[in-house]
Amino acid sequence: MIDPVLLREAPERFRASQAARGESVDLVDDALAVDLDRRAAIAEFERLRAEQNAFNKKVSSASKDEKNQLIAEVQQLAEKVKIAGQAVSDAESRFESVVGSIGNLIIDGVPSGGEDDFVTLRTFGEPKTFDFEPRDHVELGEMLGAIDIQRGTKISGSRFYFLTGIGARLELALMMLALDKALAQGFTPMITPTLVRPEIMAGTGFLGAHSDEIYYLPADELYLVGTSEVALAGYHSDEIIDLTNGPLRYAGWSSCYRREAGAAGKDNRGILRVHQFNKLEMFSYALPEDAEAEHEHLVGLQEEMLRACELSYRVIDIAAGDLGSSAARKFDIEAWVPTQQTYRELTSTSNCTTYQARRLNIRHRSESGKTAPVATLNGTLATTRWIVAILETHQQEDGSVKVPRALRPYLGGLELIEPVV
RNA sequence: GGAGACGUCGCAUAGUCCGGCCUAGUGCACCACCCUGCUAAGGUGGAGUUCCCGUAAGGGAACCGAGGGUUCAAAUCCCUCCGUCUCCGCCA
Repeated sequence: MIDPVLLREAPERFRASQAARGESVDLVDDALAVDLDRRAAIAEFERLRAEQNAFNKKVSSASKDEKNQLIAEVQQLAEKVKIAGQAVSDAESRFESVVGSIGNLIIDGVPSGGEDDFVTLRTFGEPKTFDFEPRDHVELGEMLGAIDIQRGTKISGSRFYFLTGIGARLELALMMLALDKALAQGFTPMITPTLVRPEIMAGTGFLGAHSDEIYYLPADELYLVGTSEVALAGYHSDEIIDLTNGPLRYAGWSSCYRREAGAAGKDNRGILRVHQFNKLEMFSYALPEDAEAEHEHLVGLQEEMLRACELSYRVIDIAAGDLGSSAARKFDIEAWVPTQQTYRELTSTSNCTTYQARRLNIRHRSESGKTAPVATLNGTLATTRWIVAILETHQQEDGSVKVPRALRPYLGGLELIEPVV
């Protein structure tokens, strides 16, 4: 939810933001109109209600004879109050639906446009080249006994897989490396629920345009999370938190579930795009004025992780039209995937400013003693998908894969993953 | 799965049977001031959240788990839902 007061004071900023996102600019004027309606309805209701309250005071202290007389008089007023109250809730739900559909105000500098209009901020390393024909991660995964896609689809259907043997260990090693990195930075480790209530899912902003991406269990009215961001954002919902000692930082580990509804036919091969995977996610609650610095901090930690895995990558500033409704700015880090001859997203970090917190009612107490919404930020620190880039990048001609140094301690010192057949 | 109890302004509680003196009382904690020679005790006052009007001072409305209903009037009566706890059964 955007800040309705700011909307009133500076609607042109929202028009510009909507335009950059390629979304409706007229929505801003609709929002201003429903806001006006809403406030008029509230004023009218409160005026009538105050009148009624005053009258009721008289009724309670009146004598019996007067009472009947007074009650007869006030009945009409009560009817008006009821109608006015209904008008208020109607106006409020219109307000919420219009204002709620306006995306977060983008941060200055975010490129306009859609998916292809990102700006590359920096690159690290050179795209890996080989003096032999490199194998893709599916082939390597089979040779190494690390990934079993056939049996994954046998038991669960397409986009499911087993990580087996060294593949399973590699994922755990990645998660542990990421967790240790987060721990060193003062993040609190969390293992989070993966099923959440509708209001939490809605509060994080995932039930908007992309709700068909999410698994839903109607029998229990619960949603399967696509990221532990959902649980971590909900963690402090309806709370007033203390940020005087700096941001609250959490590192959440969970399985993530995605329907990939709009991606039929895309990335069908391998484990690049799957229905279930594991992820270590960073989540920060920060003061709004600290949010941009925190965002840089998160992206910095992500870069450290990619470097630790000895991957080549680029950091991109996602264009406004490709941001989710909650994000005010988003940086993705894409690693070079040799057999695809392109960069593929391994991490994503979003600054949601106060948009998510306003929906989830997460506040802090400012110096003046007033409450105010906090800023929330999230970012990937490791996922199953990283295995794709690691296997492909560090493969050798015989199909063996060199283990990045930073991962070795988590694999009992293993330096080379060798084919099992 | 069965039975029962409960959900009140930070915490703890009163109020709910019998609707209006509840703009929700009290204790603790908190803040300011006063008193007192000392890390004690006492006194006075203040203090919640959200929203609306107003440049402001200020005024007004709503909030007793959530949402509906009855009524001139709901913390209080009725309905639905959510949550917590206890006991029993079953199963990891």
